[in-house]
Amino acid sequence: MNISELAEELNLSPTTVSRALSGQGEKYRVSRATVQRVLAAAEKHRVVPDALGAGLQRGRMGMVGLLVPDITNSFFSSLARSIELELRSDGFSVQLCDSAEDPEVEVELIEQIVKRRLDGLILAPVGRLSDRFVEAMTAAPFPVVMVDRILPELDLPLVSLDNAAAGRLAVKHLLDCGHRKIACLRGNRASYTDRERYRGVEEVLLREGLPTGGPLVCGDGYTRQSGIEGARKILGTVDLPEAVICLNGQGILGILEVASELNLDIPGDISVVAFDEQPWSALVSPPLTTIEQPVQEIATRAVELMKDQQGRGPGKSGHTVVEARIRIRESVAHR
Amino acid sequence: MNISELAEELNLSPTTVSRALSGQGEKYRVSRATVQRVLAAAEKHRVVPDALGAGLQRGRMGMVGLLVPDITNSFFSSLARSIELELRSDGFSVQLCDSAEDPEVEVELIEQIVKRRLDGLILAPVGRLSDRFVEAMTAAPFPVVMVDRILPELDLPLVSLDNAAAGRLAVKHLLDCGHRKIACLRGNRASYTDRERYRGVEEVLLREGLPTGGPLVCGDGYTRQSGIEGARKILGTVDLPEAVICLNGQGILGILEVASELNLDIPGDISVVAFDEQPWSALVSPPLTTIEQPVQEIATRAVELMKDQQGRGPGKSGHTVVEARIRIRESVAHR
DNA sequence: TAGTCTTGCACAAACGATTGTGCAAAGGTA
DNA sequence: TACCTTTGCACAATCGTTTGTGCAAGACTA
Repeated sequence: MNISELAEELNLSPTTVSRALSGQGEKYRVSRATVQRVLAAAEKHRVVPDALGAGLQRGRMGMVGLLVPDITNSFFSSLARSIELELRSDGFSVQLCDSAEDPEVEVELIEQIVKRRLDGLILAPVGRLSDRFVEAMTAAPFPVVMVDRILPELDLPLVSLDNAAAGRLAVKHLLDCGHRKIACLRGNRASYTDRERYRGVEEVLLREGLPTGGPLVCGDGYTRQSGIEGARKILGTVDLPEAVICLNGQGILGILEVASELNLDIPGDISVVAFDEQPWSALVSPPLTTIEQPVQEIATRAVELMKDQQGRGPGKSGHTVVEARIRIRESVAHR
Repeated sequence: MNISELAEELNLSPTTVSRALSGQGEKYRVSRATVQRVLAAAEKHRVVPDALGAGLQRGRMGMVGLLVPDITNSFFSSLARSIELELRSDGFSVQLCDSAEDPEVEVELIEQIVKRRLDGLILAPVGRLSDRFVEAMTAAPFPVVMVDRILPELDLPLVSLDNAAAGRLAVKHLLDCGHRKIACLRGNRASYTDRERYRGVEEVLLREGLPTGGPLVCGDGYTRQSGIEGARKILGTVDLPEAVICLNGQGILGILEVASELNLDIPGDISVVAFDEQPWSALVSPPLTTIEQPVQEIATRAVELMKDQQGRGPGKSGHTVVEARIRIRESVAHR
């Protein structure tokens, strides 16, 4: 039963029913009595205004897209949860899309979202820029905000970690603990995020006159498999590095798996600092020293940026940078 | 730019443009030439039919809701990923809702979804039945399928694990390994899922004349915190059980945390079998013996059931039962 | 030439709401 | 009684599509 049928039953116009139901009764001088009557009948017949009709009229559906590269990654699932919660409290619902780290899929999804005329998009890109991507993005008739794997070339509002600082944070801890020969397991090198983190790491290393590059740097990709392959190279050499920094959350799965395969002791044989705090970070043996992102804060800021831009197309600028912190546990030895 | 404006520019009617754009040109005898002209212009001006208008007209938005109690739980995030993928390939998009294990929130979300006139709902309920829940559910003008935490009272199409069998599977492995005094860390006891798993466990225990109940059974809830509390009771006693079965994925976080707190060795001091395979299950020390659900299969079946019911309201029956398997690793000692 | 097909498109009515405005009836004032 | 306000609601347009049907003009046939 829709609003018009209900109106008929009550001998009212759809107009009046709509106003009663949407709480605009006061504003449009619908009598208290009538409002009550409508409310009661609506309750009885389980009538709720159809969001499609309303959305069409209002030009907005109250829904924003959330596009992540891997909802299975606990960073993104935490982010999704926080974002969904924030948005819901603002009356939005969220459409979830998972690009599975595939740039092709990602573009298709964006085009889909554009078609659906959502009210916005919170986008954690795979990290690789294509023409079609840029095109789809600039065609978006709604605000877009990027998080995490930002694409700085795009000049969209975004919230991201100070990745270089986070990289420095990781190395510094290792240096403080007396490590000199430090390896790095990278994520997708095409992504700005990975480049920045690595830049931070390298910067400190270079400044200290420590070795870097070459066999000390492995990995390329955000999957567990790429983590394993990278880890094999780093951990499989004869002269093991003293420590390894894992620049992304999936990679650490590879490191732990390979270390166990090779019977390497952490931190006895090699120390580890891993990006991204995960539910199990403290539970493995040894408990991992991690670089933790303020997920909640990222979510909050992203949603704020989104709301700031409501009504407009994809906006300009509005960078928000958040800081990582280190959780020191036991995966780093003192030398 | 919308379809009508495009039509005007081309000196055509919106009708014709719509038909060209939706590939119905053939059916309605729009000339090939015109179709091409429309397609080209649409491409040029980046015109895509508004999904809201179309959805309103067609009476369906091509979107199904996915309501889970905790997207942060890796079982649900895996499930979400698989479901989103399946649905997308069928032309649906998914609206994500996270009830945070809160029955109140859950009902509100369902009511939301009903309002939005989605084309379906895949629901992993919190597990507690309320009147308002039943009411909201039966009011749904679209097919609903339940997964995981099913509510058998509701007689909706559903796909779930053979939970009792899974419970038996866990105990039997423990028995095979020589354990007799077996504890159980339960999830939310109000949920059918937990009751069934426990029923399976108890059934075998009783049949073997082994002790059960009392202090051997702890825990109530699906949060990490409830896991910790339950684990404290089980692991904190003077006469430790020989083994513990953890009936849900969050609980194991509690067990590992408390075991480490108490300096208990697994499986030296106590053996562990845990429900739900997680990305890190093999990476903790010791690698966990787990009961694994066929996530992919659950997703596929759920989507199939959903599609079978398309166009109707919430359907009846259509139970699908899938089987768990055990992944034997090293968290169970042989006595 | 007249009649019948075919081709190619347009008309108009939905779909289900929202919103500015108009218009009676009731109430108040002089 | 005559006029002005207020109160309470309805009219009608609008949002952007889709879809059954109607209707001309051209092509054929006889």
